[in-house]
Amino acid sequence: MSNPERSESSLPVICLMGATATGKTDLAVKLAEHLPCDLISVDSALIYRGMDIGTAKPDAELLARAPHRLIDIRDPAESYSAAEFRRDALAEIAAIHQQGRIPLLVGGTMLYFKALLEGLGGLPKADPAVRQRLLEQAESEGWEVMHQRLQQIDPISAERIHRNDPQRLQRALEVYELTGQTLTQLWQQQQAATLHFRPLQLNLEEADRALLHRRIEQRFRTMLESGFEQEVQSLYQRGDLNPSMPSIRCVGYRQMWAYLDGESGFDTMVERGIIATRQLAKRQMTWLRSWENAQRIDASDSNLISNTLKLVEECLI
RNA sequence: GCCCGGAUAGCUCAGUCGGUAGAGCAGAGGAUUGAAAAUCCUCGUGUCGGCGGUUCGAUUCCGUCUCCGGGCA
Repeated sequence: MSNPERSESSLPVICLMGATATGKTDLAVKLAEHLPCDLISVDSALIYRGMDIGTAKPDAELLARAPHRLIDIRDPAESYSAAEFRRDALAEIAAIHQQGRIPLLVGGTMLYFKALLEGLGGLPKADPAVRQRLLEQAESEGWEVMHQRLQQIDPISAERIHRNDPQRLQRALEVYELTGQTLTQLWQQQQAATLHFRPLQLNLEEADRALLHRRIEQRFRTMLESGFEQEVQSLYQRGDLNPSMPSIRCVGYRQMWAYLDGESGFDTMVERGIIATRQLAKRQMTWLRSWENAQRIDASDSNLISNTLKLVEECLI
């Protein structure tokens, strides 16, 4: 090959996607035992140090056997973003390729996968001061007014973003304040990302919803037995964290936090934690249902590992 | 055994001055561009506990039975 770019663009990357509690981690570790793979986590909750039990983070022993990149890269007081993930993941992918190995991305944060594979617009990063100001405006005038304001400056975005969606309204207004350009204008200038690798996308799917629900409940109860309450307790006692932070909004943590605050009883916390996990799984499945270029693999397949290995090996040739 | 409440959607309950009923939660489907385990949108027919009675018409009123609370024995 005389063209180095061409050979680089054919280097493979495996993307193992799936809803929570489908067994992604187990499968990824098994694949890594049989293939020259290094793992990269694609998970907005596993990034947090000290949030282990409630995020179902692989334990130390497993991590020693199968190291995951992009785990424990933030303190719970910090935030992260899809753009930062994209930057970090691209760097890790390049590093793994350079060692002649195959990156195996595994996780359930579908926006991160999308940002990685399709790119993001040339938008400014979040600005806490601007967000704070917008939030104060919204609190005094109401989000309805904020929506009307967006209607004035960017009718196309206002049409798309529902007036009850504070997070997206805030972002759209923030982008305009920071750049003087609307989301719509900036997206129009966006160019399709050029991938310097060849992604093999796998969707690990549990088709039996009732079974998945049972597994979610079981897993949450096991977390409680493993000291989940103490884990959140120690975050709670730090004193510098609060439920408006992305870390404390994570499934399970939010509900445990409310319990520690005395806002709900223990049984209610357990029930709400399980419900929140089910709802997370549902949203992840909504992403995956319409995900193009993903090959479905059946989480209940008794030959899951060997069948997936076979599939991966065929695609890597 | 007697008295008083209950019995309505998977759950908690509202309601119908008699014209077959609706909220919250759950659940399902969808959206998703620097917070994404986030944020948001859409979707509500169920022998109104059973059996009788009154009525043109009963989930609603009356009787009775069953079950669940609570009280008195």
